[in-house]
Amino acid sequence: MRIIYLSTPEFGLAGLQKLYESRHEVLAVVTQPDKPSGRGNKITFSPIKEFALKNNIKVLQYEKISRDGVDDLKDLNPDIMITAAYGQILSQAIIGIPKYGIINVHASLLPKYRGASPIQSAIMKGETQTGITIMQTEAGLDTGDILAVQATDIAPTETAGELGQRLSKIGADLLLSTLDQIENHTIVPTKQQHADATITTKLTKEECLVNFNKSAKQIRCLVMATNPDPVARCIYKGEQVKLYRAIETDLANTDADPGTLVEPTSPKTGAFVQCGQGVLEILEAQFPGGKVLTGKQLVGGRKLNKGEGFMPMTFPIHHEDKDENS
RNA sequence: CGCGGGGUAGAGCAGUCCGGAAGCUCGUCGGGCUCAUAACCCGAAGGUCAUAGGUUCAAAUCCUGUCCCCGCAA
Repeated sequence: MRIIYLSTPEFGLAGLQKLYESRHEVLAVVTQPDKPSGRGNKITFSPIKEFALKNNIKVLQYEKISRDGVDDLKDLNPDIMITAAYGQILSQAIIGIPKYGIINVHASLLPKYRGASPIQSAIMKGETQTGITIMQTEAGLDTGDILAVQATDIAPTETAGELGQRLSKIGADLLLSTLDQIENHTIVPTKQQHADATITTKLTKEECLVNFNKSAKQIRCLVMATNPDPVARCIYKGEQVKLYRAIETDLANTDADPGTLVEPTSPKTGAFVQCGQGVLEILEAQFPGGKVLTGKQLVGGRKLNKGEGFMPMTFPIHHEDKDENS
């Protein structure tokens, strides 16, 4: 089939790659406009654009695709358009262009977790299962009929980044088989149970602030869900610490305040933090300017001490007030 | 030229402001103790202090250039 592929982040890359290597013809990719980003505010291309440039695929970028892209896309005369985390809402004018309409690769078991952050939100909520849904795009947000579903388990030790990579591959395979079915007209669309729908939005920095009054499991879910971006944060001795990986332990609660480092914290064992309920082991964390360190390296190198505490972080960062009891 | 931190033994850090014999927590290797260990004791190896140049009697430390890493903001 003649395909236009709309995607921006890493998540869509596996699908593009599969399509490119398949019998299908990728007429063009559409990706979000280049923006200055990162250190030095240099212009960076999306992973999708990088791949397209390397493989001589036509690249289209629109500030607003529904306003600026209609004519271009029509001229390309696609059989079908595919979206995978493109980042813009498509109008009916766009949806009507290809013969088979538009299908969307979404990283959740719809109708749950519609919207911008299906992967992160599923982990944050402590789900043990998620998956890929391929659906027919219609005007609403992830509301179209379901064409194919593939579920997968979420391990407690899996970050959003890792899960995203797995889902990306699952999505790519499911996409190819779905295209076959569409061509053969053997696809059977099913309506979504709209009553069960939940909507996710992009995670905000505020949501990433660790509140140690919560349970160890809740904090683990937050940490894993926000890795690699935007990353859970807290404060240790006035410095921001980013928590990349953590896991709840079966250690008994202590009477230490939530956030306090407790037994058996040491350079040989790692970092253990009392939470509102349960004890959390910090597996990976990072101080400003430094690399991501393991719990043991943190305790040994950064001299974290038992009895000292991680503080919940407030926004914006301010210097912690010392306790003046006098 | 968006703002800022950093590159010191295999790992993580201190030392840099106020130049003057290379240190800490681990790891590794060897020996001892223990039923056992996230335990403890003894000993050892391992560093051109990112790189090039400059100042100085003397530079990890001060000055200049280069390379690499990271945090913040968007």
